[in-house]
Amino acid sequence: MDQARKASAPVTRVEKKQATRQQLIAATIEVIAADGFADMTLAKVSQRARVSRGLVNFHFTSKEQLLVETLRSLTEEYRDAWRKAVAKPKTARDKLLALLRADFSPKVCNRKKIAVWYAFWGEAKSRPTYLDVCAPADAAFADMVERLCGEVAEEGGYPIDAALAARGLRCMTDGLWLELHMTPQSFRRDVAMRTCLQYLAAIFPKHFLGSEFDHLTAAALETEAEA
Amino acid sequence: MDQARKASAPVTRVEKKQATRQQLIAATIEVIAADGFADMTLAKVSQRARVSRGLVNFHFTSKEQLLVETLRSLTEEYRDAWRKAVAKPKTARDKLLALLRADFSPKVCNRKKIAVWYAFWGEAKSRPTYLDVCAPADAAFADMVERLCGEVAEEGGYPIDAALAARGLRCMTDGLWLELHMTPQSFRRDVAMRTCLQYLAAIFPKHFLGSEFDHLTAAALETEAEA
Amino acid sequence: MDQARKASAPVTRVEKKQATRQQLIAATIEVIAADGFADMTLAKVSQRARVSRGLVNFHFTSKEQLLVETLRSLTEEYRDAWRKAVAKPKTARDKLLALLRADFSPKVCNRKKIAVWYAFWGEAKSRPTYLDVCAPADAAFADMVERLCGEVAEEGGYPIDAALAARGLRCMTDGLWLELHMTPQSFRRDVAMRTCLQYLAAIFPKHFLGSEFDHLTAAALETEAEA
Amino acid sequence: MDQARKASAPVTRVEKKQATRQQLIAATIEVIAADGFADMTLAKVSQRARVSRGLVNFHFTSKEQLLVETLRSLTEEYRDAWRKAVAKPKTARDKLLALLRADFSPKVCNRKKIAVWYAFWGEAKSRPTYLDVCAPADAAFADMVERLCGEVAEEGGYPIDAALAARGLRCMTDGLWLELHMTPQSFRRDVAMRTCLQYLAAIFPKHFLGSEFDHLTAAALETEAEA
DNA sequence: GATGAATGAGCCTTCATTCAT
DNA sequence: GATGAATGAAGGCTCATTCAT
Repeated sequence: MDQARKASAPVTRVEKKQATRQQLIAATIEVIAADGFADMTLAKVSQRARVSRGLVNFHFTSKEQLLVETLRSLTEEYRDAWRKAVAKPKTARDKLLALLRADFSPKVCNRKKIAVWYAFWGEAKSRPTYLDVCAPADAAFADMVERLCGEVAEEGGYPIDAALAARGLRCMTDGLWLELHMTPQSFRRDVAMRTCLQYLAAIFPKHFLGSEFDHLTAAALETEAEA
Repeated sequence: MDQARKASAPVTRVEKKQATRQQLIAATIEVIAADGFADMTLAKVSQRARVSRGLVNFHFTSKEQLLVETLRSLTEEYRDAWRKAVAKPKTARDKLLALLRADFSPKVCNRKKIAVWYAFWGEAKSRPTYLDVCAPADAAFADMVERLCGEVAEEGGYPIDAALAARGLRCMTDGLWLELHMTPQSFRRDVAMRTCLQYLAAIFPKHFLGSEFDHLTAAALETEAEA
Repeated sequence: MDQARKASAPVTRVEKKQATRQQLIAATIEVIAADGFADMTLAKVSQRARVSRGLVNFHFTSKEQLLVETLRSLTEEYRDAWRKAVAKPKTARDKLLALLRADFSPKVCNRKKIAVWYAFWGEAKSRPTYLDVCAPADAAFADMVERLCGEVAEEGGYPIDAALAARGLRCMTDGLWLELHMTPQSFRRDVAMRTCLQYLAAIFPKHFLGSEFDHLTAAALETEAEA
Repeated sequence: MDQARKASAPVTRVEKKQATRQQLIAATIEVIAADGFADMTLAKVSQRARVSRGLVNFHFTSKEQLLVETLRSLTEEYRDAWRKAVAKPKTARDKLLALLRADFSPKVCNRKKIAVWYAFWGEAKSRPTYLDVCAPADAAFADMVERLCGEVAEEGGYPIDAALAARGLRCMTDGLWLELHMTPQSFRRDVAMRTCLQYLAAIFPKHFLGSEFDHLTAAALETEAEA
């Protein structure tokens, strides 16, 4: 019973405090997605989180800190998603496919979150702290992609620079996210997947040729999570 | 004499006005690149442009309008660059190469300008006006890339979806820009080019295989324009 | 046993309550001395007193009330000090000397307490309540000084306005406190004493001439109480 | 005519700007005198100066800076007053008298200004900047008093420590100011003067005995300047 | 046409106070 | 009796915009 209680709603004070923090971070994401980085105010955040104004400073000390924590939360969610995705499959090929599927899954790849990612990236140059937060995770992701590409390249004996191939893949997915951000009406999850698969099929034909539709079944099972 | 005058310094009132406008737009770009979109203020812009505070409102009516004009200027510069690049070569293959070279040329692809592009993209979702400004140019660019890919595909009889190939290429370049933005220390113009060429070589082998180094001579001729 | 208990640590609820009150008042004095009146916050006070935030309001109802009680505590301490000092000696002359000695004794005349006195005096005009708290004690002190000066004047047959002499003495000590407050590096307890004694020697030569060093032995016995 | 204009009201922009600054400093003094240091807000200052809220930050950058400038203004006014007073008389005795007269003249010694002085002194310990502003002027004043006392002592061959005598005089005037601050109803300019003269007459009898009423004529000519 | 002092709305932040636990 | 999360009012400050000079 205790466990059931814990699973449902916070009871202890510590849990409640943590819940409020999460609530504020979620509200921050929504406000940035809706109004943009420059127009995000603590008043809007606290209003959307249904708490008083001063509470943000109580929990996060400053607006800047709230933003850092929000970015950290986003970063961790993304990292957890691809780590989890990559854990299940056995082969490098399947791991790559799972990685792509995770990258375009509605949980991380939806208009709201992509908008927030681009909002942070837009401010990244002038705020080194933001880079410090996501750089390690980005590097880990790049490593993973490169390693998997390397394994596939070795398996198939492809005469290719794995690092270059990996970089191409990563940049392609980032660019596809930008497309979702800028022209959402022309974005389709399956098209994004096929764009990447077409690239993989071209460089790793023995592994990925004909796999353009592998993902469809899995993707169909996922539900759209956008607000 | 008129030409000499024009070339040296603006004398006419209209010319002076235009010069001040350009000065302000340039200052805006620099401020956004240095301080970020959220921290860009008219005070900083006017100070950097060495003009009085009230002049910005005089020329652009409002801050928002200045930003729109800045984005328009950026968009036009980019459009002019790729149009000019694509005009010279004869074949679709060479046009594609020229397009890529233009995309990574120091004039449009340098830290400052990329920072401004991402700053605008970061705010794009919440400010439809920005989209209105750059959407047509983006669409024209996408059309061009797709047409060129289509021509190459037809020439070579490649069994490939030209739209998909074009989308992949565009997204890859966007992603490479993001890499320059986020991890400039690991960005190299030639590597960016090779990343794209590797992709083209994979999907259009007869046209691009072995062309990985075509660009080097041309690129070497260009000088770095970053501040 | 009761006495032993009282001497060691508070056990009764009433005692505990009183102890906490004193703790909070002491913390208030320290915070005002360290950060100034304007920057004194209940958060700092409760933190320094090692109690929870809400406890201050519980004990003193409001911040204003805590300040009033602090001033009252300070006032009573000062009044007790000079009353005690004046009780021992027999003659008016010796009482005056004892009064001065008490005034410059480390217990009441140290940087921290002087800082708090001046902090309260700085706010006195705009907060009549503060005046209400210390005015009676100040008046009693002035009365005492005047009475003693009067006695000395009568004894010596000095042709002097005792009220004026007393006022001069009181003001001189206040001014010496200000010197400790503003230029502590140039303040010395013995110099302060000698400054006053020089004044007394000038107006009451028969009583105080040559007494400039009377205080030294006594003063040497006292230990510095500053933190 | 130009001169007349300048004397009456500001015309040029620079003059107007300076006038606004002075207006704000004057308003600051009034607010501190009325509400105390802790309750002084920029809103009250701007309201009393009949200007908009943001103007204070425009002219003084920050509240702290406004306070520093106010203290500086007060300090300079006081210094100018005693310098001017000390300039006219020929003898050291008359200079000392003039100094005292200046110290208690309504222009510098009135409830409002004294309240502000004590407000600053109350915060002095915790804000070293305040000390930096007035320390040099205070030292100069102390020097002057000591020099004059020294001259008088030498002239009269008084067997006295001039530094001690000067310190006593300075502290006495400071204490008399405190009396005006705390118990204004019992303060009278002439009594303050007589208190000091009595001290001087006691230590420098040949110079000051009988001079207790020298000041009355002059003082009577001055008008009360309090608001 | 250009300047910059002045305006005022809106933001982040602090902090005394309350109250459920 | 004690805790500390939560509240909300108020303050300092920034900044786009206006307008007299």
